[in-house]
Amino acid sequence: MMLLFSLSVLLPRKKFIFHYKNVRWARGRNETYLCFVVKRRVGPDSLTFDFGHLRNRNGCHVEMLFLRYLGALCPGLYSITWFCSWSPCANCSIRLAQFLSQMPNLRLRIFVSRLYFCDMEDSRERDGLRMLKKAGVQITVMTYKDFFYCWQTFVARKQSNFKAWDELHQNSVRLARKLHRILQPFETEDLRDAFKLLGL
DNA sequence: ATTTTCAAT
Repeated sequence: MMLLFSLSVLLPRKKFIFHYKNVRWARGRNETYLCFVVKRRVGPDSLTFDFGHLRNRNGCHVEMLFLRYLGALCPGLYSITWFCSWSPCANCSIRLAQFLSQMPNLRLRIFVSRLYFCDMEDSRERDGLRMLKKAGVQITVMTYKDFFYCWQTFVARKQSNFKAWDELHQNSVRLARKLHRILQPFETEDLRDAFKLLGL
């Protein structure tokens, strides 16, 4: 299992750009990519233990594939950082939160390029993200420096430098604000209750 | 102005 991931080749440039582009209308992104770095705490310092990328397959969301990999790690303290083209769906968030509650030796940071089905106020995906935050996961929208880092680390770039697409920054800021609003402790239910109390 | 989404055909 471990070997499989270590052998994963670098992402082709076009693939990375297409799937990680943080455009508002992500037409045709019917796949999700997950680039990861796993660091292992050894004494006072942490060493890179593994890195690579994954894609959803056979109807299995990429987060669940990665969970299978994490379950096979040898005992120890790990910091995991992943960069996903979509944020997790509601079910994956639930499964992830459950998994992490049983694995206190794991620290997870999730960077996302785009937010998956988060437009509706009452979407289950929004609940899922809040659940992850509660479970101690740090969720962040990718910025230029994150795309740059991914390009350097996971892409077969052949000396080429990362070139930002139009509106990378604006899109990132917009999505970060949206995520921030989603992760606010106040849920719509609370607000509705508050309005009801006020007779509105 | 409107557009999409870990496909389904």
